[in-house]
Amino acid sequence: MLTPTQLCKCLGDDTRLSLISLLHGQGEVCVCDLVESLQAPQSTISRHLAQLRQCGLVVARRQGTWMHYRISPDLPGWAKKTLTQLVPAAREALALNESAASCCEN
Amino acid sequence: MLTPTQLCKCLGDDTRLSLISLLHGQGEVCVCDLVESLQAPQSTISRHLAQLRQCGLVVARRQGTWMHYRISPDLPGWAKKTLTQLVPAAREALALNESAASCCEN
DNA sequence: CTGTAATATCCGTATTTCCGAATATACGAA
DNA sequence: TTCGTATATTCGGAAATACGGATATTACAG
Repeated sequence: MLTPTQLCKCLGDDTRLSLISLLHGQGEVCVCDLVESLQAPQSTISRHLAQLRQCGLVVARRQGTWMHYRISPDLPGWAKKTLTQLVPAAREALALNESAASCCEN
Repeated sequence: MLTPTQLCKCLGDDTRLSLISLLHGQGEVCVCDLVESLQAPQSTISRHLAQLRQCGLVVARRQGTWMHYRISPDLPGWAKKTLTQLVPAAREALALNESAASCCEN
């Protein structure tokens, strides 16, 4: 089960906080979009996504060869509220442009 | 200036999250109380407090040989709100008993 | 100045974390 | 089956972090 310390540890890294910020309030996003948005090696993104999934922060859905990630709908209330407070500030600090066109429209 | 990533990194450790949780909503607390509450070596507590101070999360006031710490009153709004959401859950997860008697009443 | 209490810092070590290239896997198309 | 695309995992090494005993600092009392 997700603890506050675990949540903070997950968010205490620029790459992971960026991923969460990109996913927050966006429904599903596929990995290729995340890789493009963050301009980071694919293995780095995938590794961080696995870590977020491990903690239960995000869930994945496979569709053919694509994987679609989204914030877990089962987060405890305190975690959802924490994200709500944190994400807007993170978007600004990390200069995340609002999600552009998706690579896999569908 | 405090970034969201920095805040999360600070809170992503049991000792530091406990310290912040003990301080939150409590006004000032002196180091000896924190050491006693957390049952950890003094050097460990002091080191983590220094780190929290470094990030601007807490401020210290010297009174004789005692140091009194409190949550910084100058935190940005998003940080204050984040703590408000996080601390109650942290208190429970870390089993922090409500502050007992202080070693330095005054 | 000397001693003592409270706190901070130093130091060596152990553990964790992060990285990206390389490789492996899963899937669909031909 | 074979190929190509999307994603995941492995691997070795570098960097950051955490630890606690020992020592240093600060302040006050005598």
